[in-house]
Amino acid sequence: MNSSENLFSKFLQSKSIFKNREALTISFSPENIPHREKQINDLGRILAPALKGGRPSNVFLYGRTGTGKTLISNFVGSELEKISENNGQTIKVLYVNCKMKRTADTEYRLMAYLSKMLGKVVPFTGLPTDQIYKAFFETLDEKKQTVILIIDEIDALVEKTGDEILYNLTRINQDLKNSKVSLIGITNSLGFIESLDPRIKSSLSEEELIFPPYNALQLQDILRGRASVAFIPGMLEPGVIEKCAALAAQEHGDARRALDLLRVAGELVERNTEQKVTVKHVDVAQEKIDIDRILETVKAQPRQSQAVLFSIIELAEKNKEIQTGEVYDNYQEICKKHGFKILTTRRVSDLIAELDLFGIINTKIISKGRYGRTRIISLGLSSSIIKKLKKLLYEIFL
DNA sequence: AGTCCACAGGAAGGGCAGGCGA
DNA sequence: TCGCCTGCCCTTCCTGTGGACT
Repeated sequence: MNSSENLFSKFLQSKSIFKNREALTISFSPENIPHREKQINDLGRILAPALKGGRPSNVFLYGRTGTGKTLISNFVGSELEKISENNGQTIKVLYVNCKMKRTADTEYRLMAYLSKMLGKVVPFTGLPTDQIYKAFFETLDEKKQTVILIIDEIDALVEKTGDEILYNLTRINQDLKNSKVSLIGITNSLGFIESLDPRIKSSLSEEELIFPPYNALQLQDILRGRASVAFIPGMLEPGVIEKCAALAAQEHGDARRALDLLRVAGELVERNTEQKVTVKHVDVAQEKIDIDRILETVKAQPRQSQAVLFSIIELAEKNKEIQTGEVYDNYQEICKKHGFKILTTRRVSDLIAELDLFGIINTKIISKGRYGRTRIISLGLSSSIIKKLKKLLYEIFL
């Protein structure tokens, strides 16, 4: 037996514990969606007028991450499309997530993306904004149809580009002769709708649906349903599903988190060529998910942001509470050492705020009276994550 | 009561890259 | 190739501020 066979033989001999790993990812569409019957029925009732050629009301969906908003709007949307085919109506459902980087995170990109989904190719950049609107409107109005536009993470879009785009979209029907458009806005920010211009608010939220967090028992049901598709029977030890559900329930009842935990736990078992998923694997999975998320975020940062974080980590080794000024001084040293351009304090201040937003650092603005106002910065991560983070940054900067 | 520190963070705009159409 | 448009990163300039110190 040669070495490469040796390398993989253990893996090949071991049987996979998964039947269909996909069932534990968010892109999977399960056959039934437990504990969301009310939301499905409500949304169906709201969108039903489209089947008789009417324009459904605009709807707003609220709820925290992993409460099924996206899943259900896509589910109801595709059911509607299916039925409309038999019914002689043309209904088109367009889904767009505004957090998709470089796809729909600006006004221009959103319109370009939507046009593309309707079959009209427009350049990614270069056209004036009013032309891209025109292109979208014209494509939309080419034939008689009802278009349901699902805008996911709508708060991210407004935060970045302002609410003018929503104003334009809510008035879109005034300019259309043939087609009708209704909007489904999805957000996990409960205060979002209140922050909108009243005119937009009233037309955007003609109807509202609330998605409460799942409790631990409901999460168990969801996990059992998915696990029966995902795993070969008998691969989960008792208590595994309960543990995943309990951990996810602590994090505001996030079904996505619960599924991730179960999937990663399964992957750990498979990688170690062990037999069964145990409660212990869930604990390891929990930590692994956190570490991976942080490391991926840091890796994806531009060099300047990494330099700022490196500065913070170096200082955090010496003292617990760090101020913006200290971070900047140390950052300058790092830049000199590596030949980077030194950014202004203003810019670095924004980079620090960004790192805070990502959850990599914790900041708090305090006043030290005579000695000024500043951010107090600390690393709010577990020691094992900090260790890996240090390793990653030392590889880059030493 | 007033001062003043060390920043926070808003507004405006410069410069560049990517990508058009002419 | 040129002029034009947009997004992005960044600078410049500026106003705002909580509370220790005088």
